[in-house]
Amino acid sequence: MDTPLDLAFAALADPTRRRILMLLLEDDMAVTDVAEPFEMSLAAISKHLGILTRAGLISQEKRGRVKWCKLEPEALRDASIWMQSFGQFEAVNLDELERFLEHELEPESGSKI
Amino acid sequence: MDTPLDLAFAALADPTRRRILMLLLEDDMAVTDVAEPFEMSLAAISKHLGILTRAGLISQEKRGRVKWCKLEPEALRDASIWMQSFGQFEAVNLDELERFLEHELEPESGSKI
DNA sequence: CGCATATTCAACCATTTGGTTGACGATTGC
DNA sequence: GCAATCGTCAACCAAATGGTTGAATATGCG
Repeated sequence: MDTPLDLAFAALADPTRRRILMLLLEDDMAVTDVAEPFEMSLAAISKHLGILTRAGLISQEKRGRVKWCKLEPEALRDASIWMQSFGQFEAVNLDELERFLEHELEPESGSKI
Repeated sequence: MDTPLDLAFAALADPTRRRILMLLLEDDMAVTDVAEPFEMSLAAISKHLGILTRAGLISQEKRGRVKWCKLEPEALRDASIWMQSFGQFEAVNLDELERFLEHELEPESGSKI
């Protein structure tokens, strides 16, 4: 049986899923819209969303025929705490964070993200 | 090709590897000693250590016939920053952290850790 | 009603993962 | 020198992962 920590880290290990989370940072989205920027089938994205949902990182709510995906950042709590247990990370430097995220959001060089 | 972030999160996704990191929090250790608390072969642990090493989470240095394993917490930096990008985590509450780690270190209930 | 849209399901496939065992190469100590 | 110790390698295996396609299930719209 997988613990929440297992599920969260495993979910975060895939670059496609991290990109999905970045998209959802902006706004809630329908599955089809989440899939649009990716070069893979809708079914594949649907699976990724399932994995993110089981990990608790997002929630999905069906309204009418569209299923809305919503970021659930609280699920990162335990994972974040676990990582902080390795201590010596000073409080996040916001400039550094900004640079990091810009790099992370760069337009597809390879499938780097 | 896997990014550092891919490697770090994937490495953290396995409970055995997280337990290994917890062990190394205490002190540097030889491979055999790392393996001792686990119910799996030395070869399996050796592979896990290889994965942690490629992820940069530990380093290994051979001195004589023993190979010492050392935690490299800096490698968690990017992963930590990435997670912080989801924002609203207040600074870590130390009491909460302590409770969390105690739970995490609990003597093997299942293979929960 | 009947068609288009939104999403998942099921079957399939190739690759990776996490484990095993047994043989092997280095190093140490008697 | 020789035996024991430390660790990895290689081959193998079962199960999980990440993708595909095509059919199926809602739901909305004219």
